[in-house]
Amino acid sequence: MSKKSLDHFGQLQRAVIEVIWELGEATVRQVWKRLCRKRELAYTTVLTAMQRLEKDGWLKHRIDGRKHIYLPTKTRQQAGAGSVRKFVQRMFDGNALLLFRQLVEEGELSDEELRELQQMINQKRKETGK
Amino acid sequence: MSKKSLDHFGQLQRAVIEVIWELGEATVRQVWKRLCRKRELAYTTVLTAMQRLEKDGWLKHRIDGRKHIYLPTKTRQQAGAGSVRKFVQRMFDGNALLLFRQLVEEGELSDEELRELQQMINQKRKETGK
DNA sequence: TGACACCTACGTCATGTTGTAGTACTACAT
DNA sequence: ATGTAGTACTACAACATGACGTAGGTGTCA
Repeated sequence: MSKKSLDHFGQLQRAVIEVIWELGEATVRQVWKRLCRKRELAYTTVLTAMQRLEKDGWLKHRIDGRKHIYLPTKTRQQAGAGSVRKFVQRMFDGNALLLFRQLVEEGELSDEELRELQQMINQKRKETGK
Repeated sequence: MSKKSLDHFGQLQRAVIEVIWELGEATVRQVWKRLCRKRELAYTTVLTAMQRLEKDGWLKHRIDGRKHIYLPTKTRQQAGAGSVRKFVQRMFDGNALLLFRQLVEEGELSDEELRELQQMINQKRKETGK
């Protein structure tokens, strides 16, 4: 199915799917109007983007009267998770720990964040540990 | 500067830079021979790939006689770090903590790994904390 | 009944990236 | 002088993406 992960999309397609996640479901016109707030854009441009997203398995649509109503096939969570997984695969050979090491050691995190992270882990270990 | 991050390269270019990291520095022929172990490939194909990598700022070369000896401009570490940073930017709006949450919560890590991670963090906090 | 608005389908064009490689030219060693 | 090794330049196909135009269908309202 979808080979590409989220972070490989172009600007437009990315923007489109973000809008759809935001709205839950949407017609082309809705998405188009939303995107037009930022910049002018032909209706058909958005249509094309959405049709391509559908072809790639990111959207599906149901028909309601004349309207095509598009829905995401994955939640943002799922898409995010998938992207992370693929990223870890590509960059760290699937070993997530290496990614953590990168982040922790490369000083990307403040002390505050480290503390939060630790809490997060404790939480998780408590959940799964028993 | 290099806009693209490591995980956006195609197979060939990726393979090329991996070889160069492995060898430290290399001529086109060296890389070519290395890659030919896996599959047949024209010399010029590899040459082109390397020239493009240079154009994009990933490699530079010095000249030794007739030979062009290519070196990476970044260590693998640096490139990795850059990619992670860009990934976090694109996917989590720059907030690395969200990426952690994704990984921790999405159950990508075993108990064992969680423990290791915790140790890693403690280490880091000790270092920077005082 | 028209004009109009709205809807999708299809085709097109330009641009950029990647993989792939041929051809041409240069230089060295035997 | 011939083969080997080198690079430079060019080309091309495939694909992704952004961006639209046009065509054709349908429903609404004056």
